[in-house]
Amino acid sequence: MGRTPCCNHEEMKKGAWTVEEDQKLVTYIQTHGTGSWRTMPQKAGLQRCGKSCRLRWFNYLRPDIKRGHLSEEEEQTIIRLHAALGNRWSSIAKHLPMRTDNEIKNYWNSYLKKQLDIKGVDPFCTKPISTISSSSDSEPTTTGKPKSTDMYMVPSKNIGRHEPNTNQQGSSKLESSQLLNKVAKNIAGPGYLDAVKSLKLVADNSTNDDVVTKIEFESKRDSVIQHSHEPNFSSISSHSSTSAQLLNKMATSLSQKAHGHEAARAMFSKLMESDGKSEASSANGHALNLFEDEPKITTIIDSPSSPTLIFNEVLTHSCFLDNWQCFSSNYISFGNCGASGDDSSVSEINLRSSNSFCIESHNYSTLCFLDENVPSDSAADKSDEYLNEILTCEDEISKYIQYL
DNA sequence: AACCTCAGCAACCGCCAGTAC
DNA sequence: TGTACTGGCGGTTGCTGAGGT
Repeated sequence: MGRTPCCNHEEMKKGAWTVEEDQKLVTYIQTHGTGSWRTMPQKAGLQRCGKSCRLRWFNYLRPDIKRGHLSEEEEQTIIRLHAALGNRWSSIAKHLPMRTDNEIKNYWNSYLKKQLDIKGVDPFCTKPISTISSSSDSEPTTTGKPKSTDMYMVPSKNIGRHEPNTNQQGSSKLESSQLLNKVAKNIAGPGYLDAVKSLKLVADNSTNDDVVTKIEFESKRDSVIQHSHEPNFSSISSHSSTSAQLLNKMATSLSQKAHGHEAARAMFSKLMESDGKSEASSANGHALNLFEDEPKITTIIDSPSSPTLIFNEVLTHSCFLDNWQCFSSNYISFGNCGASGDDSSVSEINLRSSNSFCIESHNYSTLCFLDENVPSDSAADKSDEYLNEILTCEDEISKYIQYL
């Protein structure tokens, strides 16, 4: 038995909606709410298909949509998201408040795609076409999982749906790099540099200079850097996590630690000392409020997860561990790092042995080694899967050894 | 003024996944 | 467990108006 049609299309009106029809629909929804689109047209006195009513409401009539010119910021967001998500317009629309998927889709098809084409930019990776290798090196494997050394070119994570309202945060004026530098002043400890070395290894494998976060070491002391062993995060892309996000994540991370409240107060106070007084008070106040309340942010890792995104998570969390050994001596599952949402992939960072951790997502996997001792099979997870991961990470291992 | 082209946009269509029964 | 229903999504169509010839 086939499916019964949602309505008798022959009796239904098609085409542009009249003002009268709009009014009927709005009046009905204001009274009865949405839902039951199948029966709604009859109840509302409309000769329309239920799907047509739903579409009209969501794309045009509902009050919480913004129409008209898209800002440059919105435009950039669309470009970045499209590079990561493809034609998943509804997912993209979730990151653009008050914009509909249909509007974004139309804008892309009628304008943005052409603009990128004119500029010679590949719309699927936001990188100039001329710089893209003609080989399929960066293509995922047939299993959908890229080679371990491959990095997808993905947008930064500040597009998360949980992005806080930065208007309420004085600290949002800080670039992520600035913020991290400030944080770096407040942490020190044995093993910290090793942690960053490992993270650098991940970052160095990235291939998209424009978008992917990178860290560069500076041997000489920078005016920003107070400790000789601390790295300079100056080259962290401004596209990476916003300061607001970082603050939220820091608070979330700290809340899970003993004496986290005290640590957070001390850290945020110190963090803001060097800033203007008014900004410091507002930022500090917000941070404390944020911290005393339930943490606002878990984490956003948009699909497809990327090393960049995970990298940021590791960096953020590692900053607040007493030292790197603390991280390496305990099994740490960054459950909160891997967001599971309607369109998020689940990523996980697990300590796989005493001297390595594994970053996993559905399309990416690599190992990072915390010291020069490449783990033996016995130290590794016993599963074949994990052993295979080791074998596919030879590049990372050799690079790391060379680095050391 | 008439015609043509094209961008912008609303709307339609078919498909799919989740859910209820 | 299978079927029907429902809402949602993405691809596509077709209308409209502005601008050019």
